[in-house]
Amino acid sequence: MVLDCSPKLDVVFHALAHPARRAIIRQLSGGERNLSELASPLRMTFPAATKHVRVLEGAKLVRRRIAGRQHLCRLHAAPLKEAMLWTEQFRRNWEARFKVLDSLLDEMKSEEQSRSRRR
Amino acid sequence: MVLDCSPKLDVVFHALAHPARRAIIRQLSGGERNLSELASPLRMTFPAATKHVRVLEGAKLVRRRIAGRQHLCRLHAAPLKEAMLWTEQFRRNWEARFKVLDSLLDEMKSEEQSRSRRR
DNA sequence: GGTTTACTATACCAAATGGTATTACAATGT
DNA sequence: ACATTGTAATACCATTTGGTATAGTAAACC
Repeated sequence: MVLDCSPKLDVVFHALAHPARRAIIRQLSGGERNLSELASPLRMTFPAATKHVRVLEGAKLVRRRIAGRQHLCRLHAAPLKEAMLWTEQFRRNWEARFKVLDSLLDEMKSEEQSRSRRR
Repeated sequence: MVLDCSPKLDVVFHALAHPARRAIIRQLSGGERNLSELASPLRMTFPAATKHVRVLEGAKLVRRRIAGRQHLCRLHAAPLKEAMLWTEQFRRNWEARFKVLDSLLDEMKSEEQSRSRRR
C-alpha cells in the first residue's frame, strides 16, 4: 500500500503543484535540455527558473549532468509512477462503473502474471 | 491534452502535497465523515485540521453538507482523475517496455473508436 | 587577453503556508 | 436552564515559497 505519510509523495506532489515546473517536466519528456533552454519559455528570470529545476531535483524528478559550462537536465519519471499509484487507490471513488473496471483490471493483472511466467 | 498551466492542477497537486490531507482523503474514501472524525487521527489541533479540509474543498476534492451541528464531508475524487491524466502523459518516461504499452494503448483507442462508431 | 555565454550565489522582499491559542456560537443532551 | 459538543473566527507566529536584483565564477570564443 502507498502510505499517506511518505515524505517522497510530499515533495513530488509539491513539485507538480506549479505550472512552471510542470512545463519543465513536459520539456524534458522530449529529451535532455540545458538550463537556458528550460528557462527561456518561462516568463520569469533565469535564477527563478533554476530554482524550479532545483525543486524538481529535490523530488528526484530531474537529474543534472555538467558538460563544460552547460548543465544538462534529464527527466527521471519514476517518482511520477509512485504518485500515480497513490492516486490510483481512489479510482473507484471517481469511476461510476468501478465494478466493471475492477474486474477488467484484475483480468489484465492475471494476464500480465501468466505472461511473465511464460518468459 | 492536459495543459501544464491549468490552475486546477495547481490546487489539486498542492492539496495532495501534505500527509494530513492525503490521510483525510483516505478516510473519506471509506465514506462520509464529520470534521471531528477527520481531525481526531491527525496529530494537530482541531482548527489546523479544519484548515486542511478547507484546502481540500478549494481543490474540489471534498464537499461538505451541514446536518445540525455536524459538518459532514464526502470525497469527490473527480479532480484526482485529471491529476492522474496529466501524470499519465509521462508514463513512457518511466516505463521500460513503453513500445509494447504504446501499441496496446493504440489498440485500445482504435477499439474504443470503432465501438463508438457502432453506437 | 578580453568578451560573451551559461550558470551559481547571495541578499532581499511580499505573500502564502502550517501551525497555535483563544474566543464565540449554535445545536444537542440532561 | 445548564453543560457539553461540534465547529467557526480571529489573531498571531515562524517558516517556506516564489520572485527580484545583483554580483561572481568558469568555460568557450574571437
